[in-house]
Amino acid sequence: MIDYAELLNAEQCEAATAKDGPLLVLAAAGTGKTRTLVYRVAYLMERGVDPENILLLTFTNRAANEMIERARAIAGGNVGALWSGTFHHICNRFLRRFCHKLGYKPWFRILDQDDSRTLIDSCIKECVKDVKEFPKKDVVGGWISEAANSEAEIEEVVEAAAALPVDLRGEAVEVVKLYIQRKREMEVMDFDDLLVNGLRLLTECADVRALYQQQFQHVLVDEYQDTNRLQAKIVDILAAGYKNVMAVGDDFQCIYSWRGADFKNIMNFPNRWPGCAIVKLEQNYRSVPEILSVANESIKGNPDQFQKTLRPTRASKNKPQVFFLRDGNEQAGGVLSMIHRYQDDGYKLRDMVVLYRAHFHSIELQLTLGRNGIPYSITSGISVFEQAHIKDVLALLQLIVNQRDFIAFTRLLCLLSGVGTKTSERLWEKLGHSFQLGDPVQRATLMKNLRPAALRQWAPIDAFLTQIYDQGLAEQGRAAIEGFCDAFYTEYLNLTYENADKRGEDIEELTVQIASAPKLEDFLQEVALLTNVDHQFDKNARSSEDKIHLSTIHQAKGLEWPVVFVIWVVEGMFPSARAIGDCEDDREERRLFYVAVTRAQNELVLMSPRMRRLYDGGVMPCDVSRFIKEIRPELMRTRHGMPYY
DNA sequence: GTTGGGAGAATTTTT
DNA sequence: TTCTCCCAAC
Repeated sequence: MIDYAELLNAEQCEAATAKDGPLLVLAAAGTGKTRTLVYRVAYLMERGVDPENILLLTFTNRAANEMIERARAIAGGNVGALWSGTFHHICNRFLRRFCHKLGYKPWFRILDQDDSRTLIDSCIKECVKDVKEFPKKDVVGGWISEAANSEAEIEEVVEAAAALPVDLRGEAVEVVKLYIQRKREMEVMDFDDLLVNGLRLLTECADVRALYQQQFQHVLVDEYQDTNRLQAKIVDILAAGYKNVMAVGDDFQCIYSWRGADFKNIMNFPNRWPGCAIVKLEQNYRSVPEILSVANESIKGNPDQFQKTLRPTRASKNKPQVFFLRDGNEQAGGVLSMIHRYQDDGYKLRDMVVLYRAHFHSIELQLTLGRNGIPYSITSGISVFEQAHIKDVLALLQLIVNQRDFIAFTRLLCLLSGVGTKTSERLWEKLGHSFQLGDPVQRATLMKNLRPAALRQWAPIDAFLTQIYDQGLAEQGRAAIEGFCDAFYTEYLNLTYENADKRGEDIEELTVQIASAPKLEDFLQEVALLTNVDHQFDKNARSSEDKIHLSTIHQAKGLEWPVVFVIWVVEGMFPSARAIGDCEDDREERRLFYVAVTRAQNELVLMSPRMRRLYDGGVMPCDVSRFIKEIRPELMRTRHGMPYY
C-alpha cells in the first residue's frame, strides 16, 4: 500500500488520488508534474484498474518511456501493458488494426517530412506551368499541414496564403489534390494523416469508437497545452465513455502553436467537461528562488492565462547572471570560461546545458567547444533517422518488406550512377509496379534494363541478395544491411561523403537496433515516428561519457539541468523576428523564454552579444532582447564583457 | 537522362 | 558558410 500523502505534497496528492471524473491539473514548471502522473498511474493500478485500460498520451515517446519506468518501480506489475506514447504513435496503433475500414492496407508506410516534401515537389512539377513563379515545396507543405491540423478546407488555406498570387490559387489547389491522390495510390500516410485518419476512424466507425471507449477507462494526457484541435477531439472521444480524463498542462508553456497547438484547448477544458475538478500545482521543487523570481516576472505580462505563481521550496542561492558581450565568438568564449568555473565548483559537464532559439545559433559555440576539447552532445535539427545514409539503408529494408514501395525503390536505384528518377520510373513500369527482391526473375528483368555502368554496381548486390534469400535471412534485417554494405554501400559512402566513417558507424548502430527489435516490420513502421529527442536522450542515458548538452529550447521541454546557459538573447534572434512577423504578437516567444528559464535548477546564465557576424563577413548590430529588459535589474547580476576566470 | 559545376539565396521551432 | 536550384555538358 503506497502512502500518497507521505510521498506527495497536498496538491500532488489531490491530483494523484482524485476520484473518477474529468480532472484538469494546472502544473506550473518544475512542480512535479511527471511525479504526479506516475503516482496517478500507480494509484489507478492499486485500485484494480488493469493497465490495458489506461491510456497515457505524452508529447514524446521518451516521456512515455520514462513514466512507465518510474511507474514500474513504484507499482511494479505489468505497467508495460498500458497504452502510452505520442498522439501520432497511438493513432498509428489504431490504424494498423483498423485502417482497412478507411480503405487503407495495414502495411501502409509513414512518410517522414523529407519523403512528403519530395512527393509534393513532384506534384508541383506535374501540375504547375511556371514552376519558377510558384511557391516552393516547403511552403506548400505548410499549407497542407495547416489545413489538416486546423480541419480547414485546402481552398480556404490557399486563399489566406499571403505568399500566393490570386491567379495561382487554382494551380495550388490542384497540386494539393494531386498530392492527396498520390499518397492514396502509394498506400502511404504523412504525419498529419495519422491524426486525421485516427480521428476519422473514431468518428466514422461506430464499432471502433465503441471498442476504444470501452477499453480506455482512464485517459491521461500530458502537456495538454500543446495539443491541437484534432488531438483535443481525439481525447474527447476516447474519454467520452467513462469520462475519466485527466489533462495535465501549463498554459504558460504552450510553445507549439505554429504547429497548430491551441492553448484554448486547456483554457476551455473545464467548459467542455462539466463538473471538471481543477488542481493547481504551484510548489516548485526544481529551481532556486532567484530563478523563479525571474521566471514569474518574465511571464507576468502575457494576457489570457490561468494565473499561477511559482512558489519556491528550495533555499536561496545565486541570482541569475546576464553577460553583455561583443559578438558570437566572445559569447562562445564566455560560455567556455563559465563551464570551467562551474567545473571548479564541482559540476559535471552533464549537469550543464546550452539553450538557444534556433539550431544555427549554436555554430560558433560548437566550434569553440570542439577546439577546446569540451565534449558535447547535441540534438540536431534532422533526426538521426532522416539522414541520407540511414534512409538509403532503410529503403532496402522497406522494399524487402513491401515490394510495392515505389519511394524506396527509387531511392535505392538512384544510388547507382547513371540512374535517375526517369530511369527508375521506366524500370518500375517494366517490373509491373512492384519489385520482389527475392525473385530471381524480376532481378533478371531489372538487370537486363540497366545500363552497363549501373549494372556493374548492381551485380554484387544481386549476388548478395541471392545469398541471403537462399539462407532465409532477408527478413532479419541485420544480414540484409551487412550484406548490402559489403556488396555496395560502404564503397558508395567512401566515394560520396567526406565523413564516410561516421556514417558507417551510424549504420552499424542502426543494425544493432534493428537486430534487437522484435520484428523488422514493426521497427520500420515506427521508425518515422522516433524523434531525435527520443533517440538522443536514450543514447545519452546509455553512454557513460560526461558531455555538456546543446539544444533548442523546444527540444528541452520537460527537462531540467543544474546549470543552464541561454545564448543569443537579443532582439531578432530571441524573440525571433520571423516568429513575431508583422503582427507584433510576442506572447509565444515570451512563453518560450519562460520555458528556457525554468529549465534551470541552480544556475542560470543569459548571454546577449551586441553584434552578429553574417555569412558574407558583414556585421549586424543587435539590441538587447526585450526579455532581458523586462526583468528588474535587481533580480540579476549583470556584467559587460567576458566573465573572469 | 544524368551529373556536376556554378551562381544564388538564406538561415525557427517538429510529430 | 552551406545548402539549393538551374543549366550546360556528357
